[in-house]
Amino acid sequence: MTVSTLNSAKRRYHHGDLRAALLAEGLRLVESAGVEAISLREVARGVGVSPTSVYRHFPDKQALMEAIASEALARLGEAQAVAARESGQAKAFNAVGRAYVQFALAHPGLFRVAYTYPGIAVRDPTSEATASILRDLALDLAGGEEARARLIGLRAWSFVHGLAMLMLDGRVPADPKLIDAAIDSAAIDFGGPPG
Amino acid sequence: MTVSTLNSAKRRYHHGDLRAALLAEGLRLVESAGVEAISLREVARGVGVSPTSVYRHFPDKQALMEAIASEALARLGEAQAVAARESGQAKAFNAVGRAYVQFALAHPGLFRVAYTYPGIAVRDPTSEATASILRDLALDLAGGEEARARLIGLRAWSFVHGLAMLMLDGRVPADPKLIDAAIDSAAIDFGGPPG
DNA sequence: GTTCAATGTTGACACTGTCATCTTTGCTCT
DNA sequence: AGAGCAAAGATGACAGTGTCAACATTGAAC
Repeated sequence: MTVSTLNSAKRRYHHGDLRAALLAEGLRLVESAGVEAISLREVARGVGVSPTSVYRHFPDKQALMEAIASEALARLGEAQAVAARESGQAKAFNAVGRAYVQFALAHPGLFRVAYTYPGIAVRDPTSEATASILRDLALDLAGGEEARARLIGLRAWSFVHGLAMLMLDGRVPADPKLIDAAIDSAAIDFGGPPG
Repeated sequence: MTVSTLNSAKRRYHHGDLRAALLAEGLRLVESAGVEAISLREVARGVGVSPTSVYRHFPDKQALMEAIASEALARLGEAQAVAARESGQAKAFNAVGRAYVQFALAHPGLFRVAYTYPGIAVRDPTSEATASILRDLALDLAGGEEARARLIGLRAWSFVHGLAMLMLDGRVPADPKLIDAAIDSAAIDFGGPPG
């Protein structure tokens, strides 16, 4: 632990925590320039390291992207958890859905890398936040009936996911009022009929 | 119009209808190998033509992909139109939604190039088939009230689009029964309350 | 203090999208 | 029929990419 270890991370042959640095730079690039504009070499460049050094921490580019996607999903989950916490129990379902769409529009790069990057299917437990949050809330609406809760959760997730996608892809105007209108008008449906 | 023009399209310097051939090969590749595995050079290779000849018919790769996406959307629209025609008037709404998801699962490449290829936002009128079909059907359910019909259409489109995406991306099992269950249980909601 | 495995670097390869330049072709006008 | 021309295709090159094998440097364990 020399002095240089403490006051400056520059010019060391060994980076210290290159994996974390690559991930941070990757997230930064994805957020600022978008998923399609990202290259393994540019991520390395941003950290000030040779392109192939990435391979000491990720087997290939896909793995790096999956790590980025995993973090993106964690952040989305966090945003939803906050929304659920801040809203009343009764309106939590809507709030979580709204948070989902709003996150997608506020962080298109993150949302895209998490959901539409080719060949990415994250299995990280924490990444299932959306599914589990919605399912838990749905359990309330379904009166504890597991099967119905799953279906309600799926319908809600599909709905907000589709809405987010269509807006991101310019198929539907990304109007905040439209989000509210769509979600609020659908809300009455989420519970569904007692049958 | 020599003999070779009629019996064989090979070995001619001028292809005749290269644009159409490139499009066909592109669609074939997208369908068989997926969107991410496609390159301008391979499309040209498949047609037996030099890579740069593509630029005589499309300004760049993006334009070629957009043309492919446009055709993919047309086919999706056709599948939905068929579904609408074949089902009773009352069940048309569900049938169209089901056709949408089924098309996505049956032709993942086509669906993906149409909806999640980076930077593609098709403006072709015929490509709005989904939106217009759903809107027209919704007009019935909404009793002719334009604004409400738009909202119902948007909700339905978002729902099936999200469901298709989540299944394509492996977030939700691509189970046909699950599709039916989700769509059928949601159907009663599509109409919404009279208010 | 040596040894060694972990971590970074260099140089190369095949591949990509795209450009400037050149060649071939079919059509039009006389 | 022949000349001229513009459309359509080919060549060669360039920078950029992901990835590999081989090499260099380091911190830490013994």
